[in-house]
Amino acid sequence: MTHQRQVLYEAMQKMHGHPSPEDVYLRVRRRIPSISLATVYKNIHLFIESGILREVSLHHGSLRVEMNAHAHHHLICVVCKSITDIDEAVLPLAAKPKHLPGGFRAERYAVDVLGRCQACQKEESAQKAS
Amino acid sequence: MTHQRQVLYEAMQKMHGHPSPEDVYLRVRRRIPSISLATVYKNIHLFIESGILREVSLHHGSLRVEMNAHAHHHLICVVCKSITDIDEAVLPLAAKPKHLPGGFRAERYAVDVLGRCQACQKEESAQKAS
DNA sequence: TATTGAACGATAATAATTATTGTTTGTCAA
DNA sequence: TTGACAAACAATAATTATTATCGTTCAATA
Ligand SMILES: [Mn+2]
Ligand SMILES: [Mn+2]
Ligand SMILES: [Zn+2]
Ligand SMILES: [Zn+2]
Repeated sequence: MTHQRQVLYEAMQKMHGHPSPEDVYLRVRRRIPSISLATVYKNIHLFIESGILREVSLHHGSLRVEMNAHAHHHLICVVCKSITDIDEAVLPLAAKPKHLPGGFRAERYAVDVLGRCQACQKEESAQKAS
Repeated sequence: MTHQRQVLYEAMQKMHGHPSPEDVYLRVRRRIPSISLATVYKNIHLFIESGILREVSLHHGSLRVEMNAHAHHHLICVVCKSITDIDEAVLPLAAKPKHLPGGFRAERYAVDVLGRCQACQKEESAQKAS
């Protein structure tokens, strides 16, 4: 736990919502003006990997187009980032209100199941054995 | 409907899963070797805006860190891309199975409600009136 | 047939992120 | 104490994904 890491953590604890690395950088520079953006990225990743923080959505690097027209949800592997379709009937929502708090009007409900695909589970148990 | 747009559309109809613009580019080059990647991007956006296709995830822009430790879901405005937290209790899932088809092991369930925030609804109704 | 505007291809520019490199700093053992 | 060592750092180059610019093509139409 270095000084930069400590100050980064404390600064982030005071932030709300869903800040970007740039947001965090701008804020922590008030405490450590010499800090590098690369250090911010490295430590955010470290916090995420260690489970202290989580990212809002697993972004797959590039835009992905949905080619499955049926109503479905997604199984997303947090290790290999693979995206698998799963029928909507398997994961029913208790309700799908059209009107939500704050005047938000719902048009579509998407469920992401985050976890580990079979291949990555096997990979990990094989590594643990060695 | 230009030739490139037509061929792009037909090529994409034959694709499955969640292709990236690069995937689409590589495939459509077999039909039109001179096509530009920029044309692929422009037409994919056109298809998405017109509602013919949809993108898998709206927030693939930059990494966002989740600072709300409570169990909650998200309201995502498709117009301004704002992300608002909503308590998990408001959107209960009928079940959260740990084991899913294909040997996938679920660790967390995230519900994204896609729609329009109040501000963007007002913006749009004001535009329609003018 | 001449005009013209949308779309195109090439490519420059931008934004987000990651990799590289040389330097600093704390830890530990001679 | 001092010197070796490794982790982390700042600076910055490089990479990746995407968008903007610009000169050109081409089909519809005046
Ligand atoms: Mn899908
Ligand atoms: Mn949130
Ligand atoms: Zn996996
Ligand atoms: Zn909005």
